[in-house]
Amino acid sequence: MKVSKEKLEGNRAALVEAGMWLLQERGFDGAGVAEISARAGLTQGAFYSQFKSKSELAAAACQVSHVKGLASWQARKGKTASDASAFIDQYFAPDHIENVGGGCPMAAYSSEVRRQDESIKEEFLVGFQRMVGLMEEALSADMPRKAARRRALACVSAMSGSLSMARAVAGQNPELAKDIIEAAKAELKRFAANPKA
Amino acid sequence: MKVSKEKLEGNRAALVEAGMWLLQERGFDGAGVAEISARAGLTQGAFYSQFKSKSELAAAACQVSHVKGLASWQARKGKTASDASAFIDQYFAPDHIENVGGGCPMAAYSSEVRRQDESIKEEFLVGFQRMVGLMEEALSADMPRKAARRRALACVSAMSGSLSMARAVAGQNPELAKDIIEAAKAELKRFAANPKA
DNA sequence: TGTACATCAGTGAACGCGCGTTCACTGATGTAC
DNA sequence: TGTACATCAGTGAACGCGCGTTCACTGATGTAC
Repeated sequence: MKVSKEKLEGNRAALVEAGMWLLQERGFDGAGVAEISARAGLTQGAFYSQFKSKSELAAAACQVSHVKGLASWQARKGKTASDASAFIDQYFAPDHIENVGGGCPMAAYSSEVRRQDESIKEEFLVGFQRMVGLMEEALSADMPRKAARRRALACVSAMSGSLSMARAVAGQNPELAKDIIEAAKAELKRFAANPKA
Repeated sequence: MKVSKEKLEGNRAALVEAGMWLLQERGFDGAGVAEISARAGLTQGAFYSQFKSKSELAAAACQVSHVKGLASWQARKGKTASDASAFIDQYFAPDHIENVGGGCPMAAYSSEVRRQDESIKEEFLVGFQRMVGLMEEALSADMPRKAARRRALACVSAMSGSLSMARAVAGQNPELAKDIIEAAKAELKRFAANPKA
């Protein structure tokens, strides 16, 4: 049956939220339309009255995930000094290894996004560039623009990659996963803070 | 029909080789048993007389991929000085962005291996640890053992992560992909060579 | 304000498709005599 | 060495299953009068 406009938007948001969580947790192929819809309290039919396809939802979910992740950093930036070290600390928050569904989409999708629809890759790219931009901004206090950009590209890739790798080995060797995160955090902070390096 | 023992082993190797390439290129879910078998010049039935399941092949393929990748470095090590900088250069070879099927399994599987069978995760882990070991060895000339291990963990994760990220954006923005690789290569080499950093 | 009705978000069953896996069968291999 | 036959790698069709997507239908919404 038809529902009110507010309910409609609420349902859409619930689908995007459920999709974000399940797709990041189980992968693009691992989470189905039925499961995503059920998690949002709806049926598959409702899903397709909101989105043309699963890919369309995935693109929306990828965007929302990026926005959510960066919003928490932007909020902090207003209050205190926004240095690269704080950015790195926030990224390597203690629960970020386990919290795949609610965490960084770059780390969740790193090896799979290549094979997805254009719209999904586009959202992924935009999110990556925003994050690089923020890191570049944080680094530009200590070095020239060009050096800051290069270092930002390397740092953001390294952050996402370290998190992916930690998660990849966490099932077999949780201690190693922690070591990876600690190593990446310490080494990246040291490197980011050192303009001469 | 029954085939000779040499043919049997050749067929098995062909299946592993085809599986390695297709699974890395298309993902664990994206490459099917039929396609892998066909690439090896066989049928699905032959596949299952060689492997108990698709996962068993995937584990074998992951192992072979790691061994192949590290063998080329081990070969070089015998001849010239094996420093971290050369290791990084070799990893970021010009064709490594495009050559997903024949490239590093860590970068190919980074975000998907979490969800695979134990045997696959085990092979992935062993390969990662071998690569960290080689990097640690290369770095240990310039710094204490503990520092070398920490830096090796961070560097190997960063290398794999940068390659993943470059591939992730290559479809939308090939120039950015190159920038990521160049940034990672330059920054990691600088960092690896600097014990004071 | 009250009423009649067109709209359309949501339901839930059904569809086709491709997947991993199974299985009855084939025929070259390689062993036992 | 030659022959009879048990073995078993490989064939290719079939199986069940879960997926993304479609569709006829429902009934609350919100508009037109």
